[in-house]
Amino acid sequence: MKINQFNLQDVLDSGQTFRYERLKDGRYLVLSKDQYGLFSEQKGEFIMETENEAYFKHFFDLENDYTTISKEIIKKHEKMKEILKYTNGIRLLKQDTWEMILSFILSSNNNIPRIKGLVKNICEKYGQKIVSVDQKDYFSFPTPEEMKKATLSELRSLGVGFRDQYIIDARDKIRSQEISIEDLRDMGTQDARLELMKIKGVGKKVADCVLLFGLNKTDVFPVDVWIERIMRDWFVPEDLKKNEIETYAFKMFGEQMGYAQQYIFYYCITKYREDLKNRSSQL
DNA sequence: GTCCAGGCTCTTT
DNA sequence: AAAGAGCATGGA
Repeated sequence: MKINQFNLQDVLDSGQTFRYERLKDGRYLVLSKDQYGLFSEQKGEFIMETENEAYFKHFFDLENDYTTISKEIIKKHEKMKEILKYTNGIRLLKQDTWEMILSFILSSNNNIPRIKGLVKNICEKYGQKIVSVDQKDYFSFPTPEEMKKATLSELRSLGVGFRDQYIIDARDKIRSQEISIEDLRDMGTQDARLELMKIKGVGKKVADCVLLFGLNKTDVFPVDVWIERIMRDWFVPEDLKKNEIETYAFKMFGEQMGYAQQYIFYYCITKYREDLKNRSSQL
């Protein structure tokens, strides 16, 4: 199918999803929850090979019109024109709430390649085998129920470090229905945020990522180290307090600030990755 | 060896 | 309310 403003590799590399792999033939294996598919782009066509096309249409947010969204965002600030040149093809992925809670607990004080590795370890340990590609097995993201026997030391052995207790707490609060994922969907952004922050290891930033990528709430603006730096450099007064950046962003971008944030974030890490490549090629 | 990563918690002013 | 130390782990 033909899709405007969509770039598979950019979306996948944009730091909101962690379970994908580029295969030798150039296709991408993407897993979400207990679903999977093979995806590729050829001559501007997006090719989906999956038993659950509806799921991944939703996952990739294909029904949404990004030409309008990006056009509106570009109007809000001069710098966004430059940023969109590099990030035009990304989207806000609509992912599983529980998977986002755990993935972003793992994200704290961590980097993207390592988050991917940890998520994979957890899936291999507690998930179900759902497909085999190129002689390699791939697993579902485990439900809280499937993780009921997980222990602190077991999680440690998977490399999660100090986040072990956070994972246990998240599992327990979901499993006991102390926090109901179904209820989160119906709540307003702020209520859902406070609810998520009851989980140990979930502060504002992690909660906002769950809201954005796992609950389809776009009126959030997660501020991590990358966003904080570029915001001070380009968008806000340099001495603005960190917790004021979101307010400032809301004044700039309004309810769409979640999209803007993701564009800005991907621009940052794209530039960073280019720097690394240039540096290594100079040796 | 040092610094850093899609931060958070706990303690101290 | 605000600021700082400490935190597991692995890559640069």
